[in-house]
Parts: sequence; C-alpha cells; structure tokens
Amino acid sequence: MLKPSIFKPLKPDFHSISFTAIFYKCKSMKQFKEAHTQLIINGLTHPPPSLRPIISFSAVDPSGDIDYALLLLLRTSTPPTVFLFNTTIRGFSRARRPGSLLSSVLLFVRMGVLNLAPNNFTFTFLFQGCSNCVAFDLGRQFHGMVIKNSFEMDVFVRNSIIRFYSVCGRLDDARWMFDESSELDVVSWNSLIDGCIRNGNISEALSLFSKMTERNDISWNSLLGGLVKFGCMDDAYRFFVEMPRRNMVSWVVMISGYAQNGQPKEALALFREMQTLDQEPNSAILVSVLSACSQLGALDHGRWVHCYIEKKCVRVDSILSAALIDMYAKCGSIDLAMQTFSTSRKRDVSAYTAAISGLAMNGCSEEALQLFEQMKGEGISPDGVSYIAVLCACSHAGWVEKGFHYFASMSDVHGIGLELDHYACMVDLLGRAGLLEEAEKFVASMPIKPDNVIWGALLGACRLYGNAEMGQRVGSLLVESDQNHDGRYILLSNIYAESMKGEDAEQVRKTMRRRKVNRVPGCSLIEVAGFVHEFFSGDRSHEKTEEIYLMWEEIVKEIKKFGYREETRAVVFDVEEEEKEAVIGHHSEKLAVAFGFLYTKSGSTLLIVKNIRICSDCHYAIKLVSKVFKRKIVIRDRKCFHHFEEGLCSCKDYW
DNA sequence: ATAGGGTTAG
Repeated sequence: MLKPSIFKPLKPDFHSISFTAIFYKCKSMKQFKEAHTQLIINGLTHPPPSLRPIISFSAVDPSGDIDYALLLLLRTSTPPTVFLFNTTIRGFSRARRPGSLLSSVLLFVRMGVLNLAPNNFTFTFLFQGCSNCVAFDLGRQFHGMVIKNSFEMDVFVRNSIIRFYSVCGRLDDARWMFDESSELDVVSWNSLIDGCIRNGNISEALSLFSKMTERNDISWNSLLGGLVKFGCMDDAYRFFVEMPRRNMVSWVVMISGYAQNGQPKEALALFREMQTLDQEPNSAILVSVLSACSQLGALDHGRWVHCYIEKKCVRVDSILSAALIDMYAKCGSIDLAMQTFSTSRKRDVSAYTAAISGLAMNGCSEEALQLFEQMKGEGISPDGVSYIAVLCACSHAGWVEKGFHYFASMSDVHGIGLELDHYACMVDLLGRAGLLEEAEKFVASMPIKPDNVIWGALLGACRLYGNAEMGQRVGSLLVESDQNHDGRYILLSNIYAESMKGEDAEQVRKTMRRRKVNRVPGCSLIEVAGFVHEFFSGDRSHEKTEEIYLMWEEIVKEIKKFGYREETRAVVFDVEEEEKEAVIGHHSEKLAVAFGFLYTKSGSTLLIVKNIRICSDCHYAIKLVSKVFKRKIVIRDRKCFHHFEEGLCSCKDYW
C-alpha cells in the first residue's frame, strides 16, 4: 500500500523539483503512476528532470512498464536527453517481446532526428537487443556505426559485440573482435568462452578458460552454465568439483542442469549433498528439485520439499507455486495439486496453467476447461503455454470442435502467436479422433513448416487407426528427416508388419540397425519408502528379482481366471524374435507392479512412471489387476496418465 | 545520473 506521507501535504507552491524528490522515493509502478497523477492534477507541466526517475523505473525495473516509459519519453515538453533515450532503448532491448527491437531502433532513429548523438551506452543497449532477437543484419549495421563513431575501443561496446556475434552463430567474427582488442577484461573472456560453447566448440572454450589469468566466481559459473546448456553434464560436474569456491548460483546451475537434461536422480543426489554441507537451498533450487521429482514421479520426495518450504517459510512466488502444482499433478495426485492451487495466495497465469495442464493430463478435461474459463473470468490473460494445456484437454477428451474454437480464439481474441506446439496439439486432436484426412490437410495448410513432432503425431494416429497407406507415406519421410529417433522406425515397422508386409517391416529394422540407432529401453520407476526403484524390460538386476518374478507369476495366474491372455500386437518390434516370448510377460511396468505389491501396504495406490508408451498388453493386464486385487494403480507414460481402478482406465482405452 | 559476463516454472 501507498504511504500517504509521501504525498501529503501538497503545498500551494509545490513545484516540479519537489516532484523529482517524490519520484525518487517511489518503489513500484503503482506508486509512480499515483505520483504522476498528482503531478498532472496539480497542473504542472512535464519538465524532463521530474520525469527522469519515472522513465528510468518504467523502462528498466522488472516490475516496470516499458510502454509507459515510451509514452512519457515522447511527450516531454522539452526534447529528452540522450540519457532518457538510452534508458528506454535498454528497456526495449531486454523486453523480449514481439516488436520490441523495432521500438529500440525507432528510438535510435528518433534520436538522429532530434540531433542527439548516440554514445557508447546507446550502442551497448542496442547490441543487447540485437543479441536477444538474433538480428544479425541489423547488428552488423550498428557495428558499422560504432566504427564510424569511434566507439569500438570502448570495452563495454566491444564486449556487447562479441556477445552479439556469438549468439548469431558468427564465432569467427566474435573471435576477430576479441583478438583485435587492445583492452580485454574478464567479461570479454567470459563472453567469448560462452560463445564457443554456444557454437559447439567445447574444446576451444576449455582451452581459453585454461589460458585465463583472472578467473572470478562468475567465470566459473558462466563456464558451468554454458556446458549445462549444451548438455555436457559430465564436463560441468568436473568443473563443479574443481572450482575453488561454489556459491548459490553454482548449485543452481548444476541442480537445474541435471533436472533439465533428463537426469533427475543426479539432481536429487546433488541436492542431498548440498544438504549434508548444511547449505540452505534457495527457491530456484527447490523449483529444480521439484521438477526432478515430477520427472521421477517421486511423490514422497516432492512432499518433503513442500513441507520444507512451509517449515522454513520460503516465499512461494509464482514459479515455485507452479512447480509444486506440477509436481503433484505429474505424480498422479491431482487432488493434492488442486489443493495446493486453491490454497496458494498468488494465483497468476503460471499457477493456473500448471493446474489446468495437471487436470488435462490426468484425464479431467471438463474441469480443466472450467478452470481455464475461471481464469479468464478473473481477468488473467492466458498465454501460449496455457493454450497448450487447453488444447491438450480437448485432445484427450476427443473434443474436436471445442479444440478448434479455442485454437481460433488464441490469435483472434488474445493475440497470441501460434507456435509449432499448438499445431502439434491440433494434429494430435484430429488424429486421436480418427480424422486422419483432416489432420493431413491441416498439416498441409500450416503457415509454418511442420517439424518432426507434427509428422510424428500424424504417424502415431495412423498406427492407432490402422491407416497403412498414410502411415507408410508419412513414416517413410519421417525416418529420413528424423534419423536418430528410434520411435519413428518402430512405428513404421509395426505399421508394415500389421498390414502383412513383413519384408518392408524387416527393411525398416535393417535401416535402423545400419544407422546404428539405439532403441531407448522401456523403463519404469516406482518410489517405495522414499527410494526410487528402476526396472527395465526383462530386468533381472534388482536384488529382489526372484521374489518379483514369482509375484508377477502369481498375479498372472489370478488375472487369467478373469480372461487375461497375453497379446503380442504391440510388441512386434519390441525385441529380437527369439527373445520375444520371454519378454512379453516382463515389460518394465509389470515388474514395477509386482515390486509394488511386495513392498507397499495393501490397498495403497501404486504410482509408476514409464519413459515410453504403455503397450496394450500391459494396459489390459493392469486393468484386470486393479479389478482382481482391488488396487488403484496409476501409470504415467510418455503421453498421458492411466488411472486404473476397478478394471477401468481413465484414458478410456484411448491413448 | 545509465553499462557488460552466471540461476528457477507452467
């Protein structure tokens, strides 16, 4: 709340200098706007000195309002200073929204019209904008102007250019700027090293790093961050161990890196190490740990983090809130997710989106759309991510018309840019509904080039509906354009096999072998008593293997009484022929179920996370298990949740 | 009076 003392009393001789003082005390956009209102009410003109703080804040502060800054800048009674232009350009450069770079450029042009000469600050900010937008041609023109105006020896300008060329993929130009420099500082080195990593030249980055004479904490963290972004977690960890001092950022980079690079177990292990060193995690680390829990379906771990947050009174911002909701939802506990959502105090678009997508993936499409409408009713604008959740809800429920309605409203009503992910949802929607021709036409009509994900969605639908003709057409293209993706070959080969084209199926498998594409092995995770256990297909490495296999035999014996017969359709390409028989019965989720039966309280719900899609045999078997043994079983596969209960599945056998 | 390189979510 605004403190009245800032504004009162208003004296009759109040003049603009006093307002400058007031502006300097303001700490939020709201305060600034109220003070500005007072200034206008008092009939004062807009002399630039009064507006400086408000323009700076509006343009640069994360909670600012860049449009407000622009409005004021263009309305000052006397021409604005270079400083004000610089600040506003800086604001647009970091705004990262459509058209913001153009605004920076227009302001730059406007400066010229007003005969204001740009300075070194101006160019530094312009290059930031060009880097953020990867605007190579524009940046090169600014580089020309820098040379003409003799700013190229300014180390700040120079470093911003090094960074600019690096992100544009012009490592040679970046290197040239670096080598030609008479004055280099630690930032120049960090920027070039980051550029090398960005452009895939890890060895050059490491060699430069070893040549650095001055290395502060940021240099180390910068190197770690670059390696992590490039997926080189082993290298990153080596430096993490080696570095002289680790600060909070180092831990964040490593733990979030593991979480983002699909190594959630390593993320949790490092988090534990951090705790044994009595280091307090910050909220960024907790977010990453929650993300790791989501990936593993590690509900106990996730709950522990939630308790920790409450015990330590960690401030729950919108990111942390979304991460908590997402964790519960991805661990199959949609009730806890919704409870967390409804008790969270700040519900912004990300918290809503997490809840909507949680409902959607757990098969509660109706509730998901209701919540979406509620969000809009509260005046919160959806963004591109919220729409992915909405379209996903429609897709799972088979609501084609609704899906198209929302799809159209994205750009029409909310002005949100349509991205590949949204198109992929629509292809999935049509494909799942069996409208394959329409799906193919939809792809053909896309204004952006469809990527492999789009074609993959179409191919999946072909398999589901047994459309061999389209499946072969799409699949043959896909195994060429996405050569390293094992799933494409498997789908195509199965499509051939199912339409009695055994030779073609074999041909696809040969191609796959020739290209040395490895199959990602099916793997299921189950958390029992705080430990995550991992099972592969036909796995015999677990210390309780004998018991587990015996238990599964027992289970099979029982469900056979209720009509279970092993099915083979889905496993045509699962294993080499001779192994097939042995492995069908032992897909990883079955082993996980057996393990769960052995080591959890009877009657408790089992949660299993699988890395690939569940096959129809396992699906059928587990439905029966849920009925015969009166046990709720939740399996999260690559695509959606399966809540098995009383012999039925929440996916309605449609996945 | 302004600058640059390192961190989290849906």
